[in-house]
Amino acid sequence: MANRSQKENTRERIISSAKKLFAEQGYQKTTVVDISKQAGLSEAALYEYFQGKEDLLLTIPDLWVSELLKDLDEQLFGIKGAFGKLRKYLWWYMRRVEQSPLDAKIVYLFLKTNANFLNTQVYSNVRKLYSYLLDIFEEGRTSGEMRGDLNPRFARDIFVGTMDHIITRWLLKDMSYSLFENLEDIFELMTDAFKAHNSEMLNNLHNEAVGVGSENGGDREALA
Amino acid sequence: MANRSQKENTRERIISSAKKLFAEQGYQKTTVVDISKQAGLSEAALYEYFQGKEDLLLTIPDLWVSELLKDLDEQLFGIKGAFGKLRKYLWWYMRRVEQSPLDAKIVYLFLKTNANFLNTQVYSNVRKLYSYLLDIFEEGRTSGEMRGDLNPRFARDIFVGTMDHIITRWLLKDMSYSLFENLEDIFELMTDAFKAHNSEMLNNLHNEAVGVGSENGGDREALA
DNA sequence: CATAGGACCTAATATCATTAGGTCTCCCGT
DNA sequence: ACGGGAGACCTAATGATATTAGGTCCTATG
Repeated sequence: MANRSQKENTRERIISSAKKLFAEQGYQKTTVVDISKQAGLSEAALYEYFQGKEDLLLTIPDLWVSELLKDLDEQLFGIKGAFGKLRKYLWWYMRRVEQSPLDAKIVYLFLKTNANFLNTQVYSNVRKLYSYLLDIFEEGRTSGEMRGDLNPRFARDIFVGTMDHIITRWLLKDMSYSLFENLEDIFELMTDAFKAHNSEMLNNLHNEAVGVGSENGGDREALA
Repeated sequence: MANRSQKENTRERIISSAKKLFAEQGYQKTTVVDISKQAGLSEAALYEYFQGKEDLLLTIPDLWVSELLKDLDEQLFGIKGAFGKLRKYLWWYMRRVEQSPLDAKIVYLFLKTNANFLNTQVYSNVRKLYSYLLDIFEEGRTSGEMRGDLNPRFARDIFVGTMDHIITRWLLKDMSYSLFENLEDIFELMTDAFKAHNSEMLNNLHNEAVGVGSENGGDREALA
């Protein structure tokens, strides 16, 4: 009993030490000695808990992403409309990243470089995390909120790409500002592409209206 | 003379060996012995050319990105319209990536994890590469091709994010398909968000039109 | 033809990751 | 109460690999 929780405790001490050091100095520059010192034990003891440094690198994000995945269902539960869900998804994820910047840093900066990444549990969980988005876009398309010709995969690529880009920059800049700065505006801009109205609706209105919009003085031919 | 070019030659042999091995096995798993063997010399000789393994990691993408930067001006020269330039930018970049997958792999997968990345020449060149986009969006906005309220930075985030996401997936999947698959559709979808017409134009038309579009059966309230 | 410099080599050295082979403590059955 | 055994931890190898020291050899030049 006491043993069990003692052992659990040590394990967690190792994890949080490793997390801190990996995020601070990078995976390569962090030595196993560093980690064990920080956790208050010897190198050898660490090997009782983990197979090695790489195992540690893979375990940390695994825990985090599993937890995210568990939370996601609940977070989206009861939210109405595809755009509502999409917005909640983004805000939720950004907040989780802000709350666990060390985990996020490891996932975004160190994990992808690992040759085994594609075979890890983490990867498969990240895919699940993203596949929720496909459902949301599908829902939006069939409900008519989003364009009828929307391809959920392409929409997901844009959404995830933008999100990851914002997060990666934030991590590289040492988390020196809030992830939510401008998020509203970027969300609005991006989701505009998904909305049902543009050409379809314009076609339904009179075509002659095209070109008279106050902001549209430019040469449209260039688009062709 | 012969010396000079001999030396140049050796340097390039080292670079291309390192590139190949880094991309194949990853940075960590590649040893200096591997690289020098592949290049046909001893480890020690390699240190005549590079300060070490990390220097090599940073040199390789530096060369590539500098070259890209030099090329970009020329590629965009003479292209009319912001959307025209945007499209050319994307197609050009994707092709360069497809042509130099090893360089791309190193930039996208291994570079960001390096603690010094932010202080490297590569980083500053990548920024320059991306800052072209700001100009393009600015041009689009003022010319009226793009929405009047378009924030060039946000548009860039979406554009770069999407592009990088597509490339990263392609690299992780071992470049097993063409980067140009679906590129047209994704480009169309994404740039739709930037186009000048939506709300501005709809507002100019009659507001009562909203909701009667054939594809809009869904509940719009959820958007609020 | 002697020699200086450059390109390269072999053989250290230093820094880790990982493992071998203990010690110490606490708990359990007798 | 006590012997032993299991678990948690330790010190001290071992092995791999980045980096450096200190040459050798070849070539070009006076």
